[in-house]
Amino acid sequence: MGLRLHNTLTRRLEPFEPADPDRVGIYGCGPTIYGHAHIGNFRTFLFYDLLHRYLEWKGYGLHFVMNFTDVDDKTIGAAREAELTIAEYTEPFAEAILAEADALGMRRFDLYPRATAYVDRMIELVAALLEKGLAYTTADGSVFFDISAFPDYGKLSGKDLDQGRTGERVADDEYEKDDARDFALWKGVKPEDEEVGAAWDAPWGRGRPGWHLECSVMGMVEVGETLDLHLGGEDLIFPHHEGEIAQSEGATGKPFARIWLHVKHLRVEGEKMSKSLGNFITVRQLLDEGVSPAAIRHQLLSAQYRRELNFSRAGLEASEKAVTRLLDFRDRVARALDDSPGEEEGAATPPVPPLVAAARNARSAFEEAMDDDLNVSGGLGALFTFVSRGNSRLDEDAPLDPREGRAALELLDSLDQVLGVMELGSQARTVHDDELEAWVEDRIQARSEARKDRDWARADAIREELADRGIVLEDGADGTRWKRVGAAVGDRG
RNA sequence: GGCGCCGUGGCCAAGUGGUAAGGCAGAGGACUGCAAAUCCUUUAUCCCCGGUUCGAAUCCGGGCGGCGCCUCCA
Repeated sequence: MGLRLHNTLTRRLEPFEPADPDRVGIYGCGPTIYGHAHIGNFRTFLFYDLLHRYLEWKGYGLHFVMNFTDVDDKTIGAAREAELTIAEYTEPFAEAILAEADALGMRRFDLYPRATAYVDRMIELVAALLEKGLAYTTADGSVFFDISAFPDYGKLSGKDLDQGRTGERVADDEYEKDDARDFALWKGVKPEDEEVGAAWDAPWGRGRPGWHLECSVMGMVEVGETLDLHLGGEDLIFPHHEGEIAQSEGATGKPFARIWLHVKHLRVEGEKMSKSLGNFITVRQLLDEGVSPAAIRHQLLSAQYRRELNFSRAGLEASEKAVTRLLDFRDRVARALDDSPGEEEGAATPPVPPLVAAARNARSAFEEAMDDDLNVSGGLGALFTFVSRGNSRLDEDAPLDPREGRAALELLDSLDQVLGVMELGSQARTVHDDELEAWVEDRIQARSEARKDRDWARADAIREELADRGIVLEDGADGTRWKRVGAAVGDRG
């Protein structure tokens, strides 16, 4: 069984069959960069990252593109207020988002195109649609897509356009168009557009591209006329992706994407995240508070992308603990492997040791879950089941067979190529501060002496002192070990 | 009004026909000077009512409850 994905277009699970497995073309709708990205954006982007990592893990070669939308109404409005051009205004946000993506352990995609760099190609596409009679111009220099000329319009979102309230909310749109449901390919210039450098010349008049047009063009130019996968948040199904289909397929006559994936919106503490509720949380805020990136990543990835996910402080704490359990286990295996006896030359090959078999099972259970529409909860379950088995095995008296230690580490590292939580967590654990490290070692030495003298009060005081600095001690048969624990969650003073 | 999703232990969450993975939290125990980590034990009428079936959390019907989208918010 290979990977199967839920295609919004057919509303069914479909086998993933890219045209060229060595170059799978993927386009994900990225953020509009008029402000800082919030954690909802990052649920979507982390899903892209999970997909990216999983497909690479499965051996596919990818060409993965995520755009930055750097021109739209809000961007123009914000740039005007800041008295900057849209280019000046947006670029810092693009950089901030990439920095946050890095902080959350996202691997870089192949390309992050900015819409404004593709205006020439957008004009070409509009010209083609006008040529084909799928679009019309208006007196103010705008161009609209004529949905009545494109029978497939509505196929992605499943809308019956002759019914319901579709179009109701835009009946008073300031642009004149034949049908309220027609959407803008090109918006005739307004004075405020010129102020911020958001206007370009086109054969039918000066103006700026419509939102849907941008993604159609970046997708087709950078990935191809038919994408293997097109990704986005669930809110984009209509009208954004419906519009992209109309424009792209209207122009090329080819399917724009084989499979459409849509990520469900995140909730925050049980509520919809919105500015009016005042519960907008940015990744930047969380990081500044000292919340561990691994906990954020774990929580945002912990539910399957089409399931409801509620982001909460309590959940962050649970995630922090879960990642800690993984890291502790990995460290424990690594130590046990160091201590395990070397291979005996010429020894008869014993049967498969228990942990080797468990690792094998875990790997296949993980892959089976992930193949089922990226069921990451099931995948994490497989990983943690292995951790329990491994800890039990390490508690046994029988020394660890080196093959077991290696199989366990290989498994952990392999699954983390996909999950990326241990790599983030272990970064946070690594102390880069020689001075601190020396101090900790010194304190541990002092405590050991106190313990030797059975001066428990002093020993405990030292342990407390270390705990205040985020250092946790573990006394073992072979001495005292220490580790740095993740930043406190929700502890804002 | 249209289209769609969801309802599993204290919290989060897999499982879509053969009597319930996993994480967090709680209780008891082992280990420890005490801890930490780890292990063991322990906590589920799977929203309700019908139906199909030898058998349903899983399929069908009807309720109840929560949620999303319906023109520019990932």
